[in-house]
Amino acid sequence: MPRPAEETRLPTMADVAQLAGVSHQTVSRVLSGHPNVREVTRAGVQKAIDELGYRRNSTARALATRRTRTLGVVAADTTLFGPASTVAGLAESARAEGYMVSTVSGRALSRLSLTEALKHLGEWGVEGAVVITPQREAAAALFELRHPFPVVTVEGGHDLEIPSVSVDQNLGARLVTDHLLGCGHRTVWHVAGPQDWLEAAARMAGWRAALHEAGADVPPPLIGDWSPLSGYRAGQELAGRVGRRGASGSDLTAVFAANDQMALGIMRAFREAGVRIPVDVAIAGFDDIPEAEFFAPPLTTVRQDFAAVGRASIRLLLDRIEGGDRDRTAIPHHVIEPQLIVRGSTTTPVV
Amino acid sequence: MPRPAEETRLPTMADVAQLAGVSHQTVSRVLSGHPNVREVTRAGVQKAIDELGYRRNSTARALATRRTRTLGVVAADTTLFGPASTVAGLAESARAEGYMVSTVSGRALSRLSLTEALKHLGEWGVEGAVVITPQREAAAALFELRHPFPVVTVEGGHDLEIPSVSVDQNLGARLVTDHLLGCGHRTVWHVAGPQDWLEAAARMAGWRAALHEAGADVPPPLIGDWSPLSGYRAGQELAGRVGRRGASGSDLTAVFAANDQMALGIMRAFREAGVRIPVDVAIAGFDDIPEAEFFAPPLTTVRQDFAAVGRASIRLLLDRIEGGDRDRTAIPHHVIEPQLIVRGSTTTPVV
DNA sequence: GGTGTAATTGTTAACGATAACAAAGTTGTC
DNA sequence: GACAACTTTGTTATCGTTAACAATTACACC
Repeated sequence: MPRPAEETRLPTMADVAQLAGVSHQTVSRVLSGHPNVREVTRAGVQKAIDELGYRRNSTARALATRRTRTLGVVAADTTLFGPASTVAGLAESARAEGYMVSTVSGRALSRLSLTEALKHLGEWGVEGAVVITPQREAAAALFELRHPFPVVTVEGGHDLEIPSVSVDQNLGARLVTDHLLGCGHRTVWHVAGPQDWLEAAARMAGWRAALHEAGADVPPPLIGDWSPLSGYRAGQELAGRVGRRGASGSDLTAVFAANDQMALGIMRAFREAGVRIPVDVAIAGFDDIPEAEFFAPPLTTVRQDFAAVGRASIRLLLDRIEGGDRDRTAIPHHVIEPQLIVRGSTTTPVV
Repeated sequence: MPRPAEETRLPTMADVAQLAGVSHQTVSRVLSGHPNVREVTRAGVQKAIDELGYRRNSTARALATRRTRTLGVVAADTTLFGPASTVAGLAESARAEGYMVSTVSGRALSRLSLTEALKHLGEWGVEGAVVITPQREAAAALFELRHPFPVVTVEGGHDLEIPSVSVDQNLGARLVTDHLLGCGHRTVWHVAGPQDWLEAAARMAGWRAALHEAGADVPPPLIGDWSPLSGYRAGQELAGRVGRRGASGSDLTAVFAANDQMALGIMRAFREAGVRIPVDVAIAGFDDIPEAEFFAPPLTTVRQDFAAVGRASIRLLLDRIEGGDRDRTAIPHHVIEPQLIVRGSTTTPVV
């Protein structure tokens, strides 16, 4: 019996007005909850609305109010857990505030594709956009680009004059490093992410700072590209050093990988090389992907509250859009604290 | 120097017309590539457009044409790899066709939330929607719901009268099961997904059929909920049967998990129980998440081409929206073939 | 009962584009 | 050179809503 797509034109406000015997403006007032409408009138209009199954046309509404109530989101690699979670948080918050969101995603965010994305959003009349710019270059490009709507950056750092929301990556790295040092390791090796990523740089900085503060040696960091494969390669290299005295005189007994996927790759390399985790080497990651708890062994990592990132971003953006006479001289930067999750990959199992 | 959000009103078509000394209609014609415009005129208009930095207002356009060029996507669990990949494919295809997409996602798709989501999309004036309805109930609800726009379902099965796109889950399960049987296993155990999911049911059916055709015993399937934890629990149960004769007389030497995450959980349980993979038991999963290649050992699994699913869905939807006088009596069902990926979890390593 | 104020409703004009039709201007043909 | 047919351009109406303002009605108070 269900027949979608009825061919008949949808009822308009004028239809409702006619049926209810009032002017269309009165219908509009009822719909927008205007206080000065008699209860009788309101009820009559409501009845007509229900009867016709009337729905406000948001396009006409947008044209008249000059408000599209649409926000844009620009992101890359949305199939990965981190970006996907952030985008989900963003979309949910926006919807709760009565906004529609349009997401533009692509492989990576070059200056060109960012320009392209913002142009696309502009053409669709978004009132503002959240741009996830984890790469330094993307953040810089965003700052230089002109756009006719306010923008908030996520993971774009707080040294630019753009409102931003980010997780304290530096702190996360310190938590991990301190945890490992606290377990008795003399130092901690690091497999970093690509250094043009702000998150990767911040994690490395946090790791380095924690080692310095503890007076520990700082082994040369290895650089990966976030993928399990790059972690695997780094792991093969590291495996060769296990049990031997390094040139710098430091043992390799603990590794901090800049994300969980690389940690997984490292674990595979170690496994193949006969290096036991955590007996020979302790390993920690970053992100707390859902699988991390079930790695072999379960992975110590850092959890980021992506939903909170989403909420904060939308809040900041709406402040810019809706907050009229607010003081705009201060550029807000919202920082969210991550949380250390300790699991078996860094703690000796009780046998 | 970059100052976003200029307060001056954006230029309108009338502004361009005035500057170029033509009527706004001529500007419209130039913009939409109408053939009957003199080259001189077109150039003049173009110059005025560039000079003012004019951009067509899509809201006004939508009101006049009654076409919003917006598509909706309804999905659940968009932080998981599968849904995230599908949504990404969807969005990319839609954008390539000049449509904007608005995604509505939530935890799970109950009948109520589906109604809610479609209502939301309807209010925003989408011209059509792709609904990912992996649960039987959701698919059925979608079929019964009334909506003023065409809808395509993804993973919603092809037995309803809704255009659909789905991966051949049954075939995927057969490929895995046949592969395991081909490796010499007398039978294959199955840890299934929740049976109200069509994909879970189809995978189980494929597994069962492959066993039947090979004349193998069909051990009682265990039911999980897709999570690594549920796989872990099932794995603990299965681990107890390894090496012993089951009641049905069949050995437990091979397990097919309905997704990679549960396979991961099973692997952890086996590891803890001292069951070696693949020496004692072979394990295979489904989905080919990016991490699967780096599990311990690398996981044999089935890869689904989510990008293809996205492309096919958008194509089907646009056929419904744009294809005017086409024959609408046939409900199209597009099926995409999955691909078996063999890795170390099912093949004895060459030592 | 007149008057001022507030509450309620209606009328008309935007919003910024496209659609439909009308009016010029060109070209070709005999 | 007249007429038809086709190009090219302009005018006006329209999409469905909200904004601004006008008009009416109700009520309180002197």
